[in-house]
Amino acid sequence: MIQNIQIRELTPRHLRQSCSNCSLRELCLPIGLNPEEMQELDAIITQARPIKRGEALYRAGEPFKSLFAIRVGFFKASVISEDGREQVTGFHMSGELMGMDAISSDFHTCDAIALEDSEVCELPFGEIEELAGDVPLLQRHLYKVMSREIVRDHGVMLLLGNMKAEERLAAFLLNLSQRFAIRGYSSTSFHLRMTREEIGSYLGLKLETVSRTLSKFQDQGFIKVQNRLIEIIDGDSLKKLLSNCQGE
Amino acid sequence: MIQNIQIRELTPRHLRQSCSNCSLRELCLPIGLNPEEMQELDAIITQARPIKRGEALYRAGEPFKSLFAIRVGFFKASVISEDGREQVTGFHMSGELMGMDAISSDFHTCDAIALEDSEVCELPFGEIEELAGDVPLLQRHLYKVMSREIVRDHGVMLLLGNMKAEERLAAFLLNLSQRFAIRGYSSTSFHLRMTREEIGSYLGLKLETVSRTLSKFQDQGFIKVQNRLIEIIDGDSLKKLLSNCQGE
DNA sequence: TATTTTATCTGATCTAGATCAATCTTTATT
DNA sequence: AATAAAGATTGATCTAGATCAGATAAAATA
Repeated sequence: MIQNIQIRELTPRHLRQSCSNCSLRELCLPIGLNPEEMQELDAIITQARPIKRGEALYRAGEPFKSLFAIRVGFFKASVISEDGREQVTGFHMSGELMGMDAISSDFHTCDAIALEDSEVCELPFGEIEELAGDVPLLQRHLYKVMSREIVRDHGVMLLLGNMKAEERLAAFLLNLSQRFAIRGYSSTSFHLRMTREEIGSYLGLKLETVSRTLSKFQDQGFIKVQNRLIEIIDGDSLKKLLSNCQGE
Repeated sequence: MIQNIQIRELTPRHLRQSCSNCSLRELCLPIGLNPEEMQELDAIITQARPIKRGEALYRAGEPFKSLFAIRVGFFKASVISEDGREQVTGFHMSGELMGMDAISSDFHTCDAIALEDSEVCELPFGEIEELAGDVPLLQRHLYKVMSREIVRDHGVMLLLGNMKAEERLAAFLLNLSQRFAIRGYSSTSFHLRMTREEIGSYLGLKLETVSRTLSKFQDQGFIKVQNRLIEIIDGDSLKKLLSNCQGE
């Protein structure tokens, strides 16, 4: 299903809910490591770092040192073209890993901006890499996470290249809904952390089109919009919009 | 520069031109391994496999076993949505690695179709992964290659989300040009392996728009088009089109 | 070589979404 | 609380690119 393409899977909650301190274990790399390996991992990870809303976790051009696991919060990632146009490449929430684009060149290639007060764990890549050499499960997990990012990106390409405004918005809302659900939040009522303009940038639309389309969905009884609060009234109709997007 | 965003770097030619048989060494992973490591790598890689034009190297849904290094030839990668719409996610040429999207789920998520008679080396991922655990340089290289794919995808998102038809075509032509140049082919005269429709799918345009825009470039004296043969007459003007794409 | 089939080009028209513009609402700041 | 700034909505208009349609041209096949 189209709306699944960009979804990141997470480990079931029961596997990570018991941990209270920041660690890879409970977040992005919750794999079957033995206690000893776990300890090595924990030793690498620095204490959770708070990022205030509006602050940058990193910016394009900065030297790459670490990946970041989002402990709590919400980020946007975006590339800025030389002429100043912003393309939001993704929205990221708790349990997700950011910064993988920087591995290739040792410099960050996008900005990561907190859209709400957040906390991240810093994972020094050199050390993670070294440990991964000794811990096959960790190594494999890193490959999987990167691969998942590639798959997600392909889903966005499909969206940008083939879908029309309503389909894009429907896919976007359903994707957010699912990701909130996975994290134990309501899938039918949630707060958008980003502006209409940022949604538009992500979806390849202008903010006016985003606004109009949300209003239209509301008029059709699919959702209820109160500024940034979204209530999904009729998710099936949204899903139908997606499967209806016949190209033939 | 926008047109560089999707470019894959390759190792300088002198590092790989001496090898005649198919190997990672000369292709996608030309890193400073010692002779012993080299041998282990070679042992893993199966003999070059020919893929005829039009044939699939793999298809979405097939179980994942190996990555593929393109030895010679040209491929398109595409995802097909349930309703049958194709989105070309990339064109790949010699020296590039395909199939990384499949690591995340152990199934291929896109089709890889040869656009000319090609040859690939199969890299059984399980074995590569195992060797990577013992050979840090190989491990690091795999991370880098995957990261580069993510960066490339972000470039395509920028193109699809922000650029207009002329800019997209200019970026596309310049990107091909550079990639041919890196491989020792002419950067100013090359044969398109794909149809106008496939170009359109990649760039988020209809084939008619691709055709019209190529004609327009020809009228402006930027390029010469003879069916699939492209001659770049005035590359600077194409580049200017890209830097001119002011969004403010 | 003749004959399909497939790909490309070009023109005419249409439309989804952009752009321009004004108002309204929420949030931040004093 | 008052004011300023930022974000969101809604309407009117415009346009880049889609769609429809027909004409060529190239490539595949008989």
